[in-house]
Amino acid sequence: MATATRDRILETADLLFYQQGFEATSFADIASAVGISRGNFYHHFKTKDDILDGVINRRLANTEQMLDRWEIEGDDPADRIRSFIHILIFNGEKIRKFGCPVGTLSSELAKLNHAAQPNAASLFTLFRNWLRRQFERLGFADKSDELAMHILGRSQGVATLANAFNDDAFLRREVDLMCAWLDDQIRLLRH
Amino acid sequence: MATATRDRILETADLLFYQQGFEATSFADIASAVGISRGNFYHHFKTKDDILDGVINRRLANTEQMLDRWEIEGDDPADRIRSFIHILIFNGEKIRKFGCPVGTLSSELAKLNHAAQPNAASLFTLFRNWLRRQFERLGFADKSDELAMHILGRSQGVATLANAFNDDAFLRREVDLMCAWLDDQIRLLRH
DNA sequence: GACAAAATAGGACAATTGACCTATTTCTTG
DNA sequence: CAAGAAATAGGTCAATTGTCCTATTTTGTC
Repeated sequence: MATATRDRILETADLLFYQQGFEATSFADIASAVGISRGNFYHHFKTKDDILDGVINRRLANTEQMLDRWEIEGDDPADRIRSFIHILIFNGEKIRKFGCPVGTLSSELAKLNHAAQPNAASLFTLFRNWLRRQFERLGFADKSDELAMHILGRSQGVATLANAFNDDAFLRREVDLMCAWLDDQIRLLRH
Repeated sequence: MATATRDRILETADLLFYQQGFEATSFADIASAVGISRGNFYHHFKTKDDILDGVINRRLANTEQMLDRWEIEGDDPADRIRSFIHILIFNGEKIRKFGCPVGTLSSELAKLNHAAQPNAASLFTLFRNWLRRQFERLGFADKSDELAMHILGRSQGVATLANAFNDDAFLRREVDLMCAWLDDQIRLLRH
């Protein structure tokens, strides 16, 4: 089936882009990892930017799916935000090895001056808007977006340092601090 | 003079590694930017890893120098920490364009599984230890390293998001929050 | 079962890269 | 000033990369 191969390519490229970076991953890398010829590969994706677009769209879809799941599983917006914070621990091993998939891709594309950088940043926007909605439901109104960006930034920094130092204790400590910060914000809101 | 050319190479490589990334910068890029032949280039640096080591050492030296300056200019440890926080604004334009030079290099080398990654992370250690000393002087004792890592992580996250969204307002807002956080910590310490 | 479309394989290409080499030229030093 | 060392230039090389092309096989449809 056509879609099966295309999906396998995207899945593999997604993983390799995360683990090795976009530019450091070649056509041959992906093709050999999938187990197909470069010719077949090129039949599905005409240029490397095509694969990048495909990978980003895949990530967007997967992220939306995950956020929807969180929306269903927790009915308290604060719990949902805690779900977000705890992916740092859930994906702790990968993050210590390869950093945050969203942040590292965005950074790399920014340096490459790549046309798809805003596209990659839209992955951040997905989280940002989702977090903003949770804060809005908690009653933070106009402050919601700023709070969303704040927690997004905190998690980015944690990922970067946990990766640089391969430090699991730091990661867990900061997750606790972020949860404590959230509780403080809610407490302050209710005077 | 020999040192002059070597220094010019390092200076240019430093800039290009920051703006384009390590792997995306070729020998030819640096040589042509410096205005010398590749042969001459190779006389000063045998391999690409040699240049990377040179660039990292250069950054280490420059960073130490900057930290020493901050140590002299401010006699209040809190002011010194504020100096650190405000580089985010001072270098705001570059950060929005290329991210944090320390964090992005460390991330890239981690993905490339490069032997020099710990070397790049030692740039973080320089800031970490300097910040820890400031917190110690403020009386935070055993908590000092955790506070140093916290503020280091915060600034990393701010840099990553400011770069992803090219958002100056966010950057300034978060700098204010970090300064407020510092004041809070000091207030809490003194009961 | 015939036949067009899709999928797959594998070769070929120019361009780029890091690395290496050999000549010159410049500089230093005795 | 002579001689050796350092610096510079520029060519060469194998390997890799993204791209493209043409065959062959598989699939789907009437």
